[in-house]
Amino acid sequence: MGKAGTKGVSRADRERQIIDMAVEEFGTRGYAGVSVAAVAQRAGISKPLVYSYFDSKDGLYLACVHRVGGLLVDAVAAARSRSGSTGHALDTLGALFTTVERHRHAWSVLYDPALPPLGELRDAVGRYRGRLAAMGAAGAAQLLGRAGHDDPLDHELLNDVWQYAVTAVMRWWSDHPDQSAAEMTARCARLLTTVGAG
Amino acid sequence: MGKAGTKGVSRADRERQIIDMAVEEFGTRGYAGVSVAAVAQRAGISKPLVYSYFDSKDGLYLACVHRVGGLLVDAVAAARSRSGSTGHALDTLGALFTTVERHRHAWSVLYDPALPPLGELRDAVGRYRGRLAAMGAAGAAQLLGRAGHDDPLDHELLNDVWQYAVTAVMRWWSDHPDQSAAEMTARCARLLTTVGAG
DNA sequence: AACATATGACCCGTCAGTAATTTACCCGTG
DNA sequence: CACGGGTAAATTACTGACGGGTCATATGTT
Repeated sequence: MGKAGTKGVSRADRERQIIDMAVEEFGTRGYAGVSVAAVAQRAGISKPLVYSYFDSKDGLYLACVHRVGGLLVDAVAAARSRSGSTGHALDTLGALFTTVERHRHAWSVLYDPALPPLGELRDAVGRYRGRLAAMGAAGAAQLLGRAGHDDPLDHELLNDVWQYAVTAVMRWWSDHPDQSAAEMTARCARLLTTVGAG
Repeated sequence: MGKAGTKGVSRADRERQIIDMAVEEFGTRGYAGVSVAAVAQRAGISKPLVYSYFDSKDGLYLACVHRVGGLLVDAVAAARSRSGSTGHALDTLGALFTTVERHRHAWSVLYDPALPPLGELRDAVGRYRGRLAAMGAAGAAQLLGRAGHDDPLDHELLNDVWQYAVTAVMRWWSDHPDQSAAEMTARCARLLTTVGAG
């Protein structure tokens, strides 16, 4: 069994398939907890093939980052342009839920706290996070501005908290696969109004 | 250099010293990112000594968990008993800030998302998180109850979000060492009222 | 002497990454 | 229509480094 040779799958298809598996693995076990061999096994192929397509573990993670980063940035941008400059946090969340319903680990890949602290990988992740943060920051600035607070560190912190809160929601969703995107949006709507009333 | 034999440090003192270093390492690099040798080097001793005192990497982490877990649980419990049953989230945060001002990585040790998923270590962490969550849950239940929401999943999710938000604040604080506990409390007061007004 | 404190050197499993090789498809030529 | 070579797809088997964990040994205190 397991003879060598082509299985009739084109490189592009294999790459997509590998990235799909890798996103799931990285999203659940984190960068450090995943071995390239495990990804390969899950994709039904061998480790060297992964290396021949992605060069390195970082290269593979980088491909995952670009996949999910593009997805998430586009989703948030679309939500913001849809709901105009008065965009509420809930619109952003709803857009995220619907776009990642079939890739629930996407967010965790981009917000893995245990990435290697230096290198191209971290830079790419930082860029995507930055773009998401910049869009979220608009909302935060509105909020703080209305309340008369203009300390830039307050903005920084509020942004961090927002991104971690989204991470929490996404992880909770991963642990509750029965929940649909619409249910999640409704749930978050309840929570937001509740917190706002406190 | 580096001769063997006692250096005049009692076992209890060494254990405390090792745990202090380990908490910092684990808190910043995460469980998977830390090698026992690195902790030993940072404490100025050798790896086998760590093993002779803590048996295993998990044993070492476990000791850290008990150290910071006790600290945090006591702090939150004290804050809650001080401010009565109407305890606001801000009181809890303030208590956390003052008690961990000298151990800012404490929270991250207890909330490392990349712990090995099974075993005694995870159980212990789970117990401390559970106790903290139970105390935070009282506040969440109040909030949701007032708003007429009683879906138990809403409670679950709100709790998760709260704990992640605290994690975000603690990590931000680690990255801004100049901030005092009092400043952090004031900052969070501003943010809480701002969000409440949105 | 006996015991706790401490160490350098080692073992072994795991994992990132590589080399050599094998199989299948495609396509031009006779 | 064979057929044969070039190339892409895939494998097995390996290496080297790193990290958890152990052993034998050495030193200071009582």
